[in-house]
Amino acid sequence: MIVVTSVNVNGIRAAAKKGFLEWLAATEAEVVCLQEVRSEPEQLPAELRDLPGWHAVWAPAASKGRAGVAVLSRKAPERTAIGFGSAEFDGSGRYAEIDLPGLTVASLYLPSGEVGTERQDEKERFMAEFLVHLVELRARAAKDGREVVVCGDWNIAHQPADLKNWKANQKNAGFLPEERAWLTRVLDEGGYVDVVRRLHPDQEGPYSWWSYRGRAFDNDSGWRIDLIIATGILAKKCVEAYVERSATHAERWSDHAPVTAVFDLNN
Amino acid sequence: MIVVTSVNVNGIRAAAKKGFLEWLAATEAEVVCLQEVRSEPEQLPAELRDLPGWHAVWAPAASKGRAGVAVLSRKAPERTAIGFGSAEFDGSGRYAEIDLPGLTVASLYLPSGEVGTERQDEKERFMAEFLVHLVELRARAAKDGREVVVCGDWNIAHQPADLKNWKANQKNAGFLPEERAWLTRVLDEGGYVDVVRRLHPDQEGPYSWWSYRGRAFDNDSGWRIDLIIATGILAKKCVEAYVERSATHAERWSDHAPVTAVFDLNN
DNA sequence: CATCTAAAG
DNA sequence: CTTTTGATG
Repeated sequence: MIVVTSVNVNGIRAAAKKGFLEWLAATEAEVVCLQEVRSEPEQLPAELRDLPGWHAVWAPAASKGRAGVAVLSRKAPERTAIGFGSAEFDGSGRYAEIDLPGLTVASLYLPSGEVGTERQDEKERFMAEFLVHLVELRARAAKDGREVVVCGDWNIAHQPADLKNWKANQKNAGFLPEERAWLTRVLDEGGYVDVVRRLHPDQEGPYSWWSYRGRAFDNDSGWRIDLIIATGILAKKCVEAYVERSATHAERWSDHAPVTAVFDLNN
Repeated sequence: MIVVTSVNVNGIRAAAKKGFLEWLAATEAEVVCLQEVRSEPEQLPAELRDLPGWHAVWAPAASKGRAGVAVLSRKAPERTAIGFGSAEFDGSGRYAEIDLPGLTVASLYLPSGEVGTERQDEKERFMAEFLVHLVELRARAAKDGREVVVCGDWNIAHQPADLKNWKANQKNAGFLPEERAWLTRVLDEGGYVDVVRRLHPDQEGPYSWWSYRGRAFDNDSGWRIDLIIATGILAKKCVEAYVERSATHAERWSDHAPVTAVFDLNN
């Protein structure tokens, strides 16, 4: 049994003051992938820099206070890597991966984009390069007899069921036709399975992000943009997959909720 | 009897959330001069934009979030003015004045400066221009048979008794020999009296600003840089002059405390 | 609406 | 240490 969780913390220093550490202490996950850490490791307070019981790989962004991902694991990784071999993006705090025995786990923070701006071009460049990486990653893993799980904030909702107000968002970054088509290619050409959707094929959501504006959280007017995808054999072993909306309910320590997949390796 | 108060609020929107409005409701001042308002009038929440019982003249800075002075008066002014006729500084949110019957009251926020930087040059240019204004202001007032009081954050401590640690600060902005000499000229050539010092000639302080850093406030390690100066006849009518350290003690809503002068016009 | 940053104080 | 901003989300 291996439990993997992904959560965009929207600033780990702010999140730690509001309940992230209590959530982490209570989780049963074996691996936790973080996005939007928004801190250099050196800027972290002691209780975050040295998380008792966890090994951490931090991938901060070159520009301070931006992006930043991490992978926390209870066991020491066999290998860690920052970036995916991209000249443009390896220093941008958007990708890190670790190898555990027979398994690669990656944390991804895809650029959020904004239609009509350079930020959308950047998102599309990232998408193009990253799809190549996903294909290669699976091929290498297959050769080595390992499985792969890629967790993160993809900043794209795949299907109408993945956001509350899909009709109004067809021209907005995060639900553009070309972004949705790209996610389809990630699954089909990449050979990965969206494990939450696989186990909950007919459900609206479950959403994992709600804007801080207005009453989005209270109305559950959210988006399912935090995805855990896994290679086929591993995906079939996924026995549970859910969004922990309640984790950020009592005191909201992020605008995203943790997404968790439970794999039964004896399955 | 007329009571005039000067206080640097260090951001009126933040101060209002922490007790400034309660202080204002309780004050017996007839005129309140504010510095470091740090807000355009349009950005002010309703309870600040329309202060019941007060007339206000707001002089915001051209660059948002910087400087900004105001003069609040219980009676409608006969005349209001922003700036002192300076091409460089009239738009910088550092000076406003109002006329009440027989009396001009001004709110000043002198640049703080920083040795070895352009900000110190700016402070010195301001000082040069402003001294001319003070001399002219008194001359005009004398001709019209009116008195003058100029309140504000001068960002200069005049004498060793005006700051806790004067020896260590002789090379720092705010206690440079040339700044101190300029304040002497303001009083001597300008023909004004520092009313707090006049009534408390032998006291250390009373300080009106304490850095937020360290334990400056608790140790009363402060500076007396918020001065009320008045023309001679009026200054002689000043029967009380004090710093309201306690106003920012319970919940500290600024790093400065209000300075008040009470004038007995029948004196 | 919230997290960061930078400059300013 | 605190308040602003401006960028980002």
